[in-house]
Amino acid sequence: MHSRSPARLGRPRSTAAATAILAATREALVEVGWSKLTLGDVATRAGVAKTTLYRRWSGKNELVVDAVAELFDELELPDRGSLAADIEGVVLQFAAILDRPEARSGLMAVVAESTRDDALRERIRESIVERQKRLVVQGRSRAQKRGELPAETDPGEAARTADLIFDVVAGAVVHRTLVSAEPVDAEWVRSFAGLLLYGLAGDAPV
Amino acid sequence: MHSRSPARLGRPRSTAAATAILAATREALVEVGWSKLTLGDVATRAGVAKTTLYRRWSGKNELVVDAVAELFDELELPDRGSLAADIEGVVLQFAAILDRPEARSGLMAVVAESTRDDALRERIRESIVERQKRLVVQGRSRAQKRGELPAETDPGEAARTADLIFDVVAGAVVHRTLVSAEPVDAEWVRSFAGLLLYGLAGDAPV
Amino acid sequence: MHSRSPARLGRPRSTAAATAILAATREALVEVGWSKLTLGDVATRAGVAKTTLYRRWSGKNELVVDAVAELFDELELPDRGSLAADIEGVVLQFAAILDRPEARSGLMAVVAESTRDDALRERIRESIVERQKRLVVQGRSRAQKRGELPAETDPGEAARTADLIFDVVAGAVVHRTLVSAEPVDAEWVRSFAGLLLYGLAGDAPV
Amino acid sequence: MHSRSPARLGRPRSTAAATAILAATREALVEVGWSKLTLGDVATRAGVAKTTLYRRWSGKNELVVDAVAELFDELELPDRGSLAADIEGVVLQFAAILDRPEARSGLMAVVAESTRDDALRERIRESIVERQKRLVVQGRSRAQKRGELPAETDPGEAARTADLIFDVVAGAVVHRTLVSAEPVDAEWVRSFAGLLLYGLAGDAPV
DNA sequence: TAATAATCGAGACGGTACGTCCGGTCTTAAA
DNA sequence: TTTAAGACCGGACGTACCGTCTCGATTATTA
Repeated sequence: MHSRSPARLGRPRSTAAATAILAATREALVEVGWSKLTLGDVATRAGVAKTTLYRRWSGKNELVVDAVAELFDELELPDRGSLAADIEGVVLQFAAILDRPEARSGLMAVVAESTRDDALRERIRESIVERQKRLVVQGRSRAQKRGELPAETDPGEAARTADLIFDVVAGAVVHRTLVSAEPVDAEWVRSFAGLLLYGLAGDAPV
Repeated sequence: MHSRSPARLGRPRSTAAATAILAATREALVEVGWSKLTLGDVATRAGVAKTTLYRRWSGKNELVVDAVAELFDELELPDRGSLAADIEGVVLQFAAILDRPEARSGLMAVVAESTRDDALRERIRESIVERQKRLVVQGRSRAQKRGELPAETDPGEAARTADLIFDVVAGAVVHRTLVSAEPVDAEWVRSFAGLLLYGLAGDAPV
Repeated sequence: MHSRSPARLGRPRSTAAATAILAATREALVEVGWSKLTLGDVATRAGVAKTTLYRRWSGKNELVVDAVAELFDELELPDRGSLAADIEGVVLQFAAILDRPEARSGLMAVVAESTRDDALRERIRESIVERQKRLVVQGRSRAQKRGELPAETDPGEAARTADLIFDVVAGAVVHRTLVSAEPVDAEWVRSFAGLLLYGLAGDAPV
Repeated sequence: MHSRSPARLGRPRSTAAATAILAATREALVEVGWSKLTLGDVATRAGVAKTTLYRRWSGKNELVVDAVAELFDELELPDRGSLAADIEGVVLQFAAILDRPEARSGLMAVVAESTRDDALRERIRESIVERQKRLVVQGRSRAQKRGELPAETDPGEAARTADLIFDVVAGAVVHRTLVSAEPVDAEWVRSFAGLLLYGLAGDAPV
């Protein structure tokens, strides 16, 4: 019982091509931005024919999602000793990625496109959103072990809260960076972590 | 002898044209979305020549910003008796606007474009961001009068906090709607308001 | 009652463009031949956008027919005093045109294409064939006035004979030039005129 | 132990492949014509890989010449008793071949191509022109035996005359069929044979 | 009331990119 | 070494929009 393909015919696809294309895509995003990025130019930069590119990706959006998704796989959550410090750490990492022009330019564009393209939205969710939601789960369980947060009782409620936190954190950082166009610096991060932990009405510790 | 408007010569611009163009733009956003919207099509829908359109807007982005900005002027902050209720009210209004396809499709697209176009970013900030930030200020002062929030001492600090709150609220709603692609319903809004008021570590009242 | 168009709207088509395009087509036929002629290259040579070219011609074949047809309008039938001399004269003129690379390369190609395209065949017939058949009619009437040929009685028969002569003359010259690839020189022309006048079995005068 | 063909190594070429490819070429000529004929399609029709095709023919033109040349080998010159009848017979046969779409479409196209490709012209001459010129020689010698034509004295002159007749006959039929696009029927053939034998000025027998 | 001047709809213009198709070559595994 | 399969690079296709321009026709103000 072979699970894999039964001795595929013909010349196999070049793995180098895919790598070169994604790298060329990011390079082009940096230099010309999303709206002026053309697949012909990407192919040229990658030293590849347009045909080769279209054989693997159906269009600009799909290509950019894959090119950008790789950037977010760098995110990690090293244990910094407290929930506040962990939040600050991951927010700064996230902001650093959003500071790179290949991410700024591409990310919002594909999100915009996804509002009219269900397959694209699903691709974004799989490639980017769900993959990074792990950080929330990991941070919470670590805080629970430290006794900073109470243990979950209802697993459904736990999932909903994780989603909420993810939307708040990611949304705030994206909005600050791209819409308000203000820097996510240490000071802002500290304020944000305080708000997230203790709320508007809460008593933030000195 | 008029001091203002140096008595322009020639046939004056048709005011009906501008109105028709903006309406046609929103109509096209609904039907075909941002990326397939063409200025030629908008002109045709508005019953106007392309020349007329270009005489008033320099391109697609500027046109869409103006067409979308009008949507957000509907937002209001009726007094619902408590800070929590006020937050829930405005978030639901905001979510309702983001549910309209002309806003979904256009808003993120121009934000994406603005990452490489300072003039466009400034236009977005003026037309949309700053104009809605009034809601935060208004809500906070109302909560202070009610005694739900302490009075501000440092005005700089007050402004920074208002910006933070705006990014958190707007970012979370946008992210939930467009990226996570989940509904902003009454339940989510209640959870979000709770988080915003009392934080992760805080004790939300029953 | 105006017979012409009722005040046409919009910018009128540039007459210079059509001229430049046809000239560029002939230039390209000379340099690269029919099969390597591309409409993009023709447009570039003519200093014209591809759109402009496609607005006037539906494709390569139609364009080449028009470009080549103009060459044949040079043909004339000066009175050389006898039927034999008139035939020799026009055959030499025809051969001279077929010697030009823009004609060689293009003419047979569009004829080949016309075997599968009725509209194209009709266009060739109108633009080239029928327009040159006048030479046969003119030459015959002149020979009749000279008494070299008997007057026609049946007009239908006259037309059929004119067609026959045209096919024989044009066909022989084209075949000699393009298929046999031999020169149509004075000697061959004299032999051909002799054959045409007196036949295989006839007694050509010394 | 073969003396010739230095014992080629490896798998021998499939003889069936060449036959299938030529047949597939004619089939494709019938269905899509010369200009839309693609070598990939021919290979598929022949159940053969493109590599196999390119190993035997250098391109489309060479392939089509070979595929079309076979059609003309059917031509014969049965003795019909008189020169006029022999001419009429062979002209009708030739016209029948030119009526087949695989010949119409392909023949003129390769002739057109040959105006810029000497090797191709030579290939056409060898494969088609010279091979059919035998019919002229055969017909003339038969007519001389019958006493319809005088015997040749100068062999050079004889060859030149044979070439002339071939160009006139083939040219007229091709022009009538493909350019004038009129049928080569019995009536036309009789008129043509009359013209060829007795000329314009000659006295055709009743 | 006439001249002036900027607007209007219409549509052609030079460009750029699209996504597809085909030509001809190369790289596999199998025969 | 040939075969079928199919990926590869390159280049042209015909189309769609871009943003500009040139028309004749309107519609105001100013003289």
